[in-house]
Amino acid sequence: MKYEAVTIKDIAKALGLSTSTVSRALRDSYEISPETKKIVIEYAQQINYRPNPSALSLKEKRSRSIGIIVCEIANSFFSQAINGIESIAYDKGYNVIIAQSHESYEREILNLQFLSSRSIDGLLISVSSETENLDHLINLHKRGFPIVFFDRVVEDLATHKVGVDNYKGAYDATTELIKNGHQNIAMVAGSEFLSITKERVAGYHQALSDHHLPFDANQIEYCLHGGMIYEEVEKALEKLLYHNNNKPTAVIASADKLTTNCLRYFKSKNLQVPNDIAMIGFSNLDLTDLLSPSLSVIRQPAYEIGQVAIELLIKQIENKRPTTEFEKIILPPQMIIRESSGAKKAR
Amino acid sequence: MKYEAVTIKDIAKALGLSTSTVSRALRDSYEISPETKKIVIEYAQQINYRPNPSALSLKEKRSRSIGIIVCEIANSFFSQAINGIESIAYDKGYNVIIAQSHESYEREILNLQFLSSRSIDGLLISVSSETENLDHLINLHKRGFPIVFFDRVVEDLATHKVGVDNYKGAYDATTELIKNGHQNIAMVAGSEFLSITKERVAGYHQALSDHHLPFDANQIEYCLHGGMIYEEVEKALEKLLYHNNNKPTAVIASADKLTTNCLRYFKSKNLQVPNDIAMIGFSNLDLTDLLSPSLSVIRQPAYEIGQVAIELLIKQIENKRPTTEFEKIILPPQMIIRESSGAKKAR
DNA sequence: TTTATTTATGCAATCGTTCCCGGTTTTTAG
DNA sequence: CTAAAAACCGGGAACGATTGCATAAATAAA
Repeated sequence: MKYEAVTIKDIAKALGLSTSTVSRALRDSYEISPETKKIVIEYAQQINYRPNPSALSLKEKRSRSIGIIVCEIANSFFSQAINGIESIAYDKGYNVIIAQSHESYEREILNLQFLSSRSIDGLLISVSSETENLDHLINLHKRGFPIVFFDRVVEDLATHKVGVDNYKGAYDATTELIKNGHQNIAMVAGSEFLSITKERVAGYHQALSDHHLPFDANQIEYCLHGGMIYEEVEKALEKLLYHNNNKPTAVIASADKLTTNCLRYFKSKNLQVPNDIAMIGFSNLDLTDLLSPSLSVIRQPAYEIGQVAIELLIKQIENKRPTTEFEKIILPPQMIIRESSGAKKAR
Repeated sequence: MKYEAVTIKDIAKALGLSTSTVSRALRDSYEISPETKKIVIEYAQQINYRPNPSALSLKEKRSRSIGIIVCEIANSFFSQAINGIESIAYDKGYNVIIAQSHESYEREILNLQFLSSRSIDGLLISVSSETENLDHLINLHKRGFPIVFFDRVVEDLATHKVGVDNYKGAYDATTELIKNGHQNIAMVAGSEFLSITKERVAGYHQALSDHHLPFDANQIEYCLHGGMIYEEVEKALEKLLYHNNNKPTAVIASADKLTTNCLRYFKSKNLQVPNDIAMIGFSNLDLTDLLSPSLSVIRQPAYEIGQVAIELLIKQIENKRPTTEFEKIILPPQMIIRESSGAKKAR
């Protein structure tokens, strides 16, 4: 059970030196003679010495670990983003501690407490879809704690933000459906609290308007849990398709889980895509090409978003002076047209 | 930038007490009077005191964090397993540090070094598909470091192991295909190094034999990277379908990524499932029902596997005496029959 | 030869927390 | 009324590593 690690003292004792000498030798200090260094370094290697990170953290007041809070790691977008984060973090000697909010505001706060009590050096967060009140984040931020938002950014906090051009994604999707002859396009949107939802709705709105189509608020249904719960999506689609004066012929699903649950609903109702109902969804799943019909999607550069976000965070953490200028980086989404959007010549 | 946390000293100074008294009051020691306790606890709450985990780790020689190494978190099985791990770990006050091997032996070793240098209290690992040599794990294990294997367990190490009945999963899948009239069933298997591959092959083998069908080694193709690389799967299927005396009419894919890449290949070759080729795959994707044809799968209880594994690990960590008796827990897989396996009456 | 300078090393404080060991005061027992 | 026992609290060492300061030895300059 006891797993005794070797310490700098052990080396010192074994070599008849003081701990300070050993420490300095290992850090390659100019104060130590080359011979001593060589002896120390070789011995340390031999017995596989690793500095105790807790001791270092205590001394340096930094833990070289950062926290990530996302709603679900079992979500393609987030698992890809985390991949991006990890790729950079590990290179720079940071480890990541991941927590999931499961789209719950309460759990987000719990996670935040847990992480901040674990002495992390910074936080990467994509807020839960229930998150409206930001006090928990504002508190940390005010005390100078480095926070970077990614994907689901919040506007009223001056920090680094990394996301995708949601407006353009929705605009492109809507335009594509219009080009394919659809006049009544509905949107199954995520939580109203999220800025990404607002932006996507705005892009959808603008595309309609640019093509002289009327905007009907009844054509939008918001899902507070972002599609996590099937029944929520079911209810939204029921309302759009069967309790609506002008029944849509196409649907835009504005998030990963919404997209799959829309498909699930259509399948259960025996609705043929794209003939009965066309659709484009925001999705980062890597098997949307295997669905039949294959799914037209708006894909986000998740991996890159993660990379950019962690780079900004580490930059801020390692900055000597407090950061005053914050960046907001918007990456372009990618539209992949396949069969579900009902283009004339389907591949 | 500087994020100054409040310490026990601050409380002591503010209240005119010694640090020992404050510490004891917070830990509810019998040596402290109820009044003093009340004052200290209330003040601590008020200024939101949290013990410094690095200091605690240093003192207690434990960090209350555990490491997880998996090949990919963007794999449904593993993200679900991690969910299960997290659910228990956070409850018990542990945090998890996740690392990905991306099916590379080299990266697995790197991750292990990284994690073990971060003073984790224990390790949960599902080895990479390239891992044949186990020295890196044996070394840790010999020094009494708690390790629990899940899913991809290795036999020659006496530790706790949690997995699924792979033999039964493959046996059931093969039997189902045989019952549907298939006589030539091929298997696209994962890495030969992995015990789970061996077990799945054995189950397949036994099912054939129990139904008096010949076993042909040419009907099995191994994929070292476990389906991570499409070309590998493509090559395997080419060989099975076009360079084979008896062309199979059905295929069993023995891992998540293999399953999706098989489908991708069939689609590219315009092969109809299940008419041209039937299939059952091991998969934990939650949208296999949406594929057309809907996919028959062997599903593993990933969440439960994660939960059981972390419970065993924490038990071992918190055990006063060295653990000598190790458990091997095998959970049952679930077979979900849908259209792709070509049952007579498809739903 | 003496003094100044460089070189190489050790001592001890520090980070935040716990806990052993004392020490005082109050209470209880005899 | 004294002795013993609680009850309550503080001092200080320890955990592992870093680092400013002191110090010793060796070298260089005068």
